[in-house]
Amino acid sequence: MGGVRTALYNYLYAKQKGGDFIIRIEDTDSHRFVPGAEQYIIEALNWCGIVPDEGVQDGKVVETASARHPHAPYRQSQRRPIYRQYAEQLVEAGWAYYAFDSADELTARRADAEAAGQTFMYNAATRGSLRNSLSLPSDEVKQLLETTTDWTIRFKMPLNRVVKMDDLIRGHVEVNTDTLDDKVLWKRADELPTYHLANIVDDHLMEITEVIRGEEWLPSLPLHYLLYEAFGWTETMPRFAHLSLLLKPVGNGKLSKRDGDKLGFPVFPLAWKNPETGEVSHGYREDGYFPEAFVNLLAMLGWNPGDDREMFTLEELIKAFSLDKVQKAGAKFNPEKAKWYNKEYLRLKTTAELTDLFITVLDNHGIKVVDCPCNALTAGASFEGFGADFQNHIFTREYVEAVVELVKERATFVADMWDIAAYLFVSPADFEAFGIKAGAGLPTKAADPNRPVDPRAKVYDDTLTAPFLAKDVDKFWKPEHYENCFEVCQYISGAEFGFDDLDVYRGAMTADALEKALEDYIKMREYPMGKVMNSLRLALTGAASGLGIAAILSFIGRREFARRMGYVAERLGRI
RNA sequence: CGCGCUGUCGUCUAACAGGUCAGGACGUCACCCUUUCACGGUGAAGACUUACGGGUUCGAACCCCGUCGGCGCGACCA
Repeated sequence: MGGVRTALYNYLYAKQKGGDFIIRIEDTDSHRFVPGAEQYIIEALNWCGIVPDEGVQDGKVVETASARHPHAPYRQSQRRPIYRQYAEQLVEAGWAYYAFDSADELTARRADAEAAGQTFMYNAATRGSLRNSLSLPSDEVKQLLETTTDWTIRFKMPLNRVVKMDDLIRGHVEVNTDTLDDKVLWKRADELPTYHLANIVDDHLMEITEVIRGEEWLPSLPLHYLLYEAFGWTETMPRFAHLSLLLKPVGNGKLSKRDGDKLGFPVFPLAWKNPETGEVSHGYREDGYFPEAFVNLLAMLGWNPGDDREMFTLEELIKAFSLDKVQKAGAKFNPEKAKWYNKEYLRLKTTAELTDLFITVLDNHGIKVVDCPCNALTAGASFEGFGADFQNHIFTREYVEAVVELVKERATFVADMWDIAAYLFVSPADFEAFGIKAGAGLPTKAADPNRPVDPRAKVYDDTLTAPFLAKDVDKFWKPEHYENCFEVCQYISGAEFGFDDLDVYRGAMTADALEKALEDYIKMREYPMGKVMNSLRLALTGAASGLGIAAILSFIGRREFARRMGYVAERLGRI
């Protein structure tokens, strides 16, 4: 997340100023190579809509120069030959020197210093007592350079100089060089520069004008200033901006992968599988976040437009972004707000867009969706004109759209729509969710002493509940009961029917037994099964109760009820 | 420990180089709508008055000094 935010701010800044956003892979640590990481970065940025102008083409890091990518290659491991000459140049100019100390020697020195309660620093105070081209005779240096392969080139940090720097976010900063050490610039062992050298050389060569990076680089800024000076590039030195870090939601410290695992939110843009351990980390994309929401929430973490606006598209961010509105202090990440953003973006989507996304969710649940006219016959499925073949789990797109329309207001993620409306596609396996215990029949209504007694309630209970209480449903469900089933609608229209009862009947309606019974009933009456079931299911989803019931009734021909239902629908439509 | 950055509601933040009842959003709670769940609407609490203590000033969240806290860096990592 932190990395994406940094990239985003760079992108916004570049695009606003009409500049180019360049990708360069800084893979100068041969020990830390992670297969797939480079591709991951490109894919993640691409998902966010951050498309590099230079350095990446067709999703790959560019290796050979062209008009659009004049500074190729863009992978530092492929720019090896470039760096050594610059490092040598600094040695010749007296800004750097060769160091022959082994890793073990240095660790020992550090341990000694620590034991004495001090911190070891390779600088003006110590370099004379270490093995390097400043302390050793020149012929020995020459010999060591030729015969050994683990030497380095170190920067010769000047003595007692105050480096005056300017940061686009933090303003003026001053540091005395005596607090800094002689950083390694180039490693003979793998013929590669360290970040410091490679970064300055490449930023110069690639004509970088602004460096917007994480706060952890601020302590290195004096070194970078001095490097530009040593190379004589001060005139074209880029401007720097150091971003505050993203902090963990609870407690102190910066956001880490573990926090996400513990608190249940992703810290990666895309799911990431650690190639070494096989461990998989959640990603915003896989967890159902929209890229727009992710980008928006990231942008607002440490930046504000100066007014109350909170919703921004990438285009709007480019217009509104400004470095002087970037917060100096670290920002704690709030997962709740992240969800809120997703919900807002979900509600902005059209039903057609959401349907496309929902179809993939349905597919994971074994539901097939076909894009064909409602009354078409597909693979043996008979939609009977109404878009749903419950038996074979095949539905038309039109049917899915109707469901999406019903439930989208209630969802934060696309996958939520399945949790809300699964019973519009499959019979629930677990009726307990509806307050029905397996084999125990329908529960009786909880007695509420405050609720006025409806004289019709008994009839209604007897006709609807009784058959379920009996063990043999088929035996008790007689056509006359079906008549009463529709009487339920009448109760609703009279506002005597409790919504808490609805859940129970919602479950019942999707129960196989009742479906079968209704099927018989409908056949008997020569009504198309699909249409009635479709309407019934929609009818019982809550928000659309009135509408769905009206649809059933008008279909069946009870115009009088239908009219009353239209009224109810109008009222319910406001919910 | 050294150096640097930083400090406004629980969280993200606003407050034009000093004058505001310190504003908004998320979250929380209440009420309304709805006899479900959500959505929506209205409102409240929430900053022991801007980490704390001094100073400058008629007046300080804002300027100065100090203290304390948080974070980063102190690698032949980035």
